[in-house]
Amino acid sequence: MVCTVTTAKPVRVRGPYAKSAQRWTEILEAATTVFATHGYRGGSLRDISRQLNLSLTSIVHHFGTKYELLEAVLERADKTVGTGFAAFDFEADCAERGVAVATMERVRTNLERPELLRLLAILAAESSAPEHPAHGWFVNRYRSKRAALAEAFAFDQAKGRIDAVRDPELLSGSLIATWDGLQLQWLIDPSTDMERGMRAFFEWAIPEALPRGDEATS
Amino acid sequence: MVCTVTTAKPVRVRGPYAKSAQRWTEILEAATTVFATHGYRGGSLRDISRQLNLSLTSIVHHFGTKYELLEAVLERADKTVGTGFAAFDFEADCAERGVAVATMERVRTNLERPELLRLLAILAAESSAPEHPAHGWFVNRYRSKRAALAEAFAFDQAKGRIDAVRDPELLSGSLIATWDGLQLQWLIDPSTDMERGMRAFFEWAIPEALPRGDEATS
DNA sequence: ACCAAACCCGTACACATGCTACATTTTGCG
DNA sequence: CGCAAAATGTAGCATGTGTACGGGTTTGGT
Repeated sequence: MVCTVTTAKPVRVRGPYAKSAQRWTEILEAATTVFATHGYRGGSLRDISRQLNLSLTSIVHHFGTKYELLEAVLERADKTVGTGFAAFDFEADCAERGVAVATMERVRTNLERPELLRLLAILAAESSAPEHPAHGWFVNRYRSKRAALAEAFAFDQAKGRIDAVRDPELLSGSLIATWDGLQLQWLIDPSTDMERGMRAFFEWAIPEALPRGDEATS
Repeated sequence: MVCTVTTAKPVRVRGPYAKSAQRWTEILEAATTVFATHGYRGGSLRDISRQLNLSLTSIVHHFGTKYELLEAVLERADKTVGTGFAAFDFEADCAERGVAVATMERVRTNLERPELLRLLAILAAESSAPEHPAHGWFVNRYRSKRAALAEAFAFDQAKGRIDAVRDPELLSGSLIATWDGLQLQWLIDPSTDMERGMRAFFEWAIPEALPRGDEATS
């Protein structure tokens, strides 16, 4: 009897195994591609398990339910890809080099991860219906990311990188909007020139923010 | 014997009944809201039939298959709502009053049809995966709408409404992008101010296009 | 080495799906 | 009116779904 008085059960709770972490990310990766190609409702746990030569029950053992899997996938995608569709975590970058150049770089690197972008795009749209399981998640995400970007713009203003006249809130919402919109066009038709579109946004909205104006666009 | 020689069967093909047209649109309407809340793969024919106190088989009688239903729904939504998410049919309006004011008006009126917008948003994202049944449909849609908008911008230039220096193609893609993006934010969180965002786009990208500059935005 | 927990699997259940016969009623032209 | 086509309905099929349960195997702390 270890616990002498309390009624708490002497549950010897053990942590996960060593290789569990790897399985965890394996499942997350597979789930990401499945949800990204079939959507949340369209993608099945069995699809994911088949893609891993794994049992269905294993993946529900790690993540108790389908929705919890989705949440984990979203969290991970949001962190690793941090881009349009409400995902910004590059505040350090913004502070150092300014929102404009940080954004342009992020746009460029994200061109190599279409699956994650597609996932966020599909789920953002799917979850816009209030009954969708992930509705609250995306509401919070967009709110916080918009606020974070606005703060970054304000910081740019404080550093004198962009004109103090501009409205950081308006800039934030507009930047996210064109980012998301261009990304959608690019996902549908990869011949879309995302970089050009994003550069145009900055040239139009914050011409003083870009390092050198190759303003041969318009 | 009406047909004397040909081997054609004397099939007395009759047209649809009188009330069939109404049923047709009833089904389309229900299907629209169902697909708009659950997506294409998530929405079921039975959901639609239940919502109409109708039999499942009736709706497959009118539209042979689920995908054909979707196509009809998309076509109808595209025509009636004509807006972001690649739907422009207001070329007359554009020619008469210019792209900017026509767009702003369309943005305003579309605020009252969230279901159709949500439908187009969800399906545009869903269909970005090449295997999606509606992929081709959306590729064509975006292509043609972007071209149409670019033409409208070029017409505005010819009429002297906007500066000839601007690139109609770039403007077209960017306008659609911010339109789609803002609409997504608005669908997720209705407190988003779409009108302000759209006005900002024109003030930044084509300041000479708006009738009077209430440029108190930034 | 022991043993309980973590892991993994097979099976099964209750339900939902798109679609297909087949039967029945309703409609509208001849 | 009559009759065939349209419209609607009932039942069912084959498949797929998320989740629950029980029984194995592996792991790692004691």
